[in-house]
Amino acid sequence: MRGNLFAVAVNLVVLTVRRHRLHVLLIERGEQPFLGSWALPGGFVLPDEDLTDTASRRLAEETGADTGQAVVGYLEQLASYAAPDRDPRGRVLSVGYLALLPDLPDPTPGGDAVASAWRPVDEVGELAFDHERILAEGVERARSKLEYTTLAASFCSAEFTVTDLRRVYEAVWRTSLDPRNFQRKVTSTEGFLVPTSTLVTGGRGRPPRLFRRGPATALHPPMLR
Amino acid sequence: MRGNLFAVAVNLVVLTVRRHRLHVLLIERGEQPFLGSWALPGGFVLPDEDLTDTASRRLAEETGADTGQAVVGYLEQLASYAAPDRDPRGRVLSVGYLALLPDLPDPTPGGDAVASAWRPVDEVGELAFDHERILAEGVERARSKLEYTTLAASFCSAEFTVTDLRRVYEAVWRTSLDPRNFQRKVTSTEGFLVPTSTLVTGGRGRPPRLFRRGPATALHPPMLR
DNA sequence: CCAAAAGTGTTTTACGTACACCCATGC
DNA sequence: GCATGGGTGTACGTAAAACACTTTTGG
Repeated sequence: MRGNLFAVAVNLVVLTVRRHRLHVLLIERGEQPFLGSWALPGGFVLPDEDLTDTASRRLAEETGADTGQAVVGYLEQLASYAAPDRDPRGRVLSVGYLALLPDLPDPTPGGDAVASAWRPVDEVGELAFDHERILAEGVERARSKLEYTTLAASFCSAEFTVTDLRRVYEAVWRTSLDPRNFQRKVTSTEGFLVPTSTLVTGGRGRPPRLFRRGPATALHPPMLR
Repeated sequence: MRGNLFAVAVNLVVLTVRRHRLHVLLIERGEQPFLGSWALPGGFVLPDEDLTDTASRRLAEETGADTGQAVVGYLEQLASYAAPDRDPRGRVLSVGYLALLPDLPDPTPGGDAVASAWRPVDEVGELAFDHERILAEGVERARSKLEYTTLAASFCSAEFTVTDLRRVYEAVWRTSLDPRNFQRKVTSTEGFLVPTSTLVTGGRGRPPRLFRRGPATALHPPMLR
């Protein structure tokens, strides 16, 4: 078998919406190379793991979230990066993964990290390796997938209001959407939202209804930014 | 550095439209494993290559096409596959690539292949490794990208008629489109098609005009199947 | 002339946009 | 009552779908 050998790692673009802004989970590296730099969480693929196994394991280690048969949350592969000089230790291929999660408590670092934190995606500075590029592609993928899938609900907890969902779109797209047209659009899309009988009291104004995710995954016609 | 080591290969889903049908380039393997089976063309990533380098090199070896600064044709990464048992020789990660080319002459096999051929995608039987899955994802990616990009033109030679372009859509989507609405749609999308002054004579009926690709890459609003 | 294929115009219908309006709660 | 946010109704414009029609060639 020809060809030289690579170490294979997975790196995660873990996104959530906190306080109406899109945030990404970053870790502070506790090892060389890039000791002390911020980076995407990730890790090497173990001998009997498939790529998705590594990604879910590392995601669970960093956040406690279990996306195995996820009721909330979402995990998908992005792309692979293998420039010859991307890691000073030698040839490392990294497979990017995109994870969408509801707003969780502050993380407790796992793996080789000394610290980890949710950071607004538009305030992320320099990252280790080629992680800025992976992050950019992850954010772009999330933005476009909101248009034609029901993935925005992956950013919400199991029950949520239409306004919660609209805030997700507004945070990810950095736009504002007409609340009235948005309401009609999402409630009239078959299988997107399943109404519950619960109303949320305690806030100002008319109490909103809680919804759960429906079975639909695609959005025809798409939501427009 | 922890983690075990992988061989890294690239496999290509090379698509073209021949005789109004979508075809894929397959090779007949001349080595173990899967000796004699049909497979996607591909090869291992060499020591100083990035993934795209390997993909373009192997594509050129199999077809003669140069997608480096492609006037015609297109090349993009699909996804990576690394199930522990996907290759009996050991751990091999394969990065799938999608290539779209205009109709070319029959290929001359390169690499480890003993034969290669264009096969209609809906007549492809069993393939080596997990290549059926890679092919399916490549075809699906091509189908959806035709909706919201101008990539259909990558299946055409440098100059082509509106009908040539419509035949591409019809072959990839296996639908029929209204020629009149299609005409208006593509000619009115800014930057999709640049008219030339040449008319194609010799056929039956009114001679069609030749067009070149314009600078547009996205299609707003999208083409609908 | 007729057939065939390219290309234009017109009508209908669906849906996005904008915005007026009503509903149900806290204070 | 009044402010606030949830939710509904309605008019308008843009564009897709369907299809009649004109244009330009070959036989």
